[in-house]
Amino acid sequence: MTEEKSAYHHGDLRAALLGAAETVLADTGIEAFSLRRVAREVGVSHSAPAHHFADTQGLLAALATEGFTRFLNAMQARQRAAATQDARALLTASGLGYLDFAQGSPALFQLMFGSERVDFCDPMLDRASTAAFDHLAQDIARLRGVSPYDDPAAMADVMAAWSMVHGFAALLMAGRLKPVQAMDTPEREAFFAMLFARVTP
Amino acid sequence: MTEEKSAYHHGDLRAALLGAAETVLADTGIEAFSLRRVAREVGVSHSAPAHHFADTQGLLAALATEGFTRFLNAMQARQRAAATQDARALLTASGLGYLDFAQGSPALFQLMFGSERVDFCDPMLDRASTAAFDHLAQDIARLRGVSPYDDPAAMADVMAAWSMVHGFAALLMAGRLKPVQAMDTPEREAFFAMLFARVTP
DNA sequence: TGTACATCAGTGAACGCGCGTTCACTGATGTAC
DNA sequence: TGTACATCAGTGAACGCGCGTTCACTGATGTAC
Repeated sequence: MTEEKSAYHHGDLRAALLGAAETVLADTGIEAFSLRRVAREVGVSHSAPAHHFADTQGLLAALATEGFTRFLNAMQARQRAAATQDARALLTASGLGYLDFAQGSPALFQLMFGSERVDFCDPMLDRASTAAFDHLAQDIARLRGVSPYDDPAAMADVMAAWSMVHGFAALLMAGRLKPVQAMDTPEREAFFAMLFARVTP
Repeated sequence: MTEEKSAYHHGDLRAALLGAAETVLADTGIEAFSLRRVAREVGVSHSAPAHHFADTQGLLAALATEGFTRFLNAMQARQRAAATQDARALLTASGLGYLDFAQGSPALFQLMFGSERVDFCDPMLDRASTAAFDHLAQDIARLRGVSPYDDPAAMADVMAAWSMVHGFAALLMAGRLKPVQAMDTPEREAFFAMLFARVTP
């Protein structure tokens, strides 16, 4: 802990910018997102970010990359908490983790899945988002006893499960699933688990 | 057809602005969307739109409203084309219409479901989006023989179906369902119908 | 039928704003000797 | 251990741009008489 940093050199501006970017995203929406805004949030001159990110796209790609990592973590955390080896229960846990992330970081979720501003050609981002997809594929592999990459029916299961949880999360975030919004957390989770289970009979 | 309009008065600027707004949205994305840009597209001074829309939000709300109407039309058109009374086939047709719309008007779809810039408090917009939701609810009512507004299980069916088709459409549009994108149209539709049927057993 | 007047629809100049980008700079840090 | 120098990280002024908003205007249309 070298708290006593010089005032001039920030120390870890890159991380600070990423953190502030998330705050700005959450507070003002992606429409108002700008490099200058993020620099102001950190309390640094507006040209400082250039040393860490080429432009707004670069920052957003890095933020989305971090988002996918945390997204994957959210699914894994639920699975750990479930403390089970049951393939079905593990798949459900992933779905609940998916929702945890969407509800916990709605701005990031929107960025990762709904924004035209992020460049998915970025290799880091591609890797992170693929890893998240692979996690769901593994859940299905465990359930079906065959890898989705080898078996079209299992791949169909992956896409069905993904579509369901993603649609549920997206509509919930968009405020278009009013009956669900009225539920408390345990009820909502049970409700989702019921719907989610239908999809992989 | 009074083609010989005066050069000064446009004739139907409101409609022209809505049309141009869709073009701008499709061409440059919602990030670059501005009232000035739309006015330029129409070939009119940048202050002209003020006579028809209070601001960008107003234009976007009107555009999203039109979007929901066309969205509903797309579902109904598929049902008409199916030429059947079978409740299950009609539900599937709605799902395919949902996809038709998303694929045919991706920018509008994104605006309607993914943008923070549209104000869902607008009463016209609320009415149009509710009508689209009600359409799906009616499909389920036909299938279950009971209105989802009276029966929680039927309402669960509505939300399951909606989540599935929306997630599928959204992921497809975001380019994240690569195996599906590789399919030709009939194959893709059969694939979707198969997934969609799982959700309302 | 003609005229006067009100209203409506669109114009274009002006404003202030935040943005991204550039650039010469300066302060801090690391390294060679 | 000290000094000189290169490199890195952040500054702040300047630029041109497109934006939304305002405002006095003008051209076209509709209506009253």
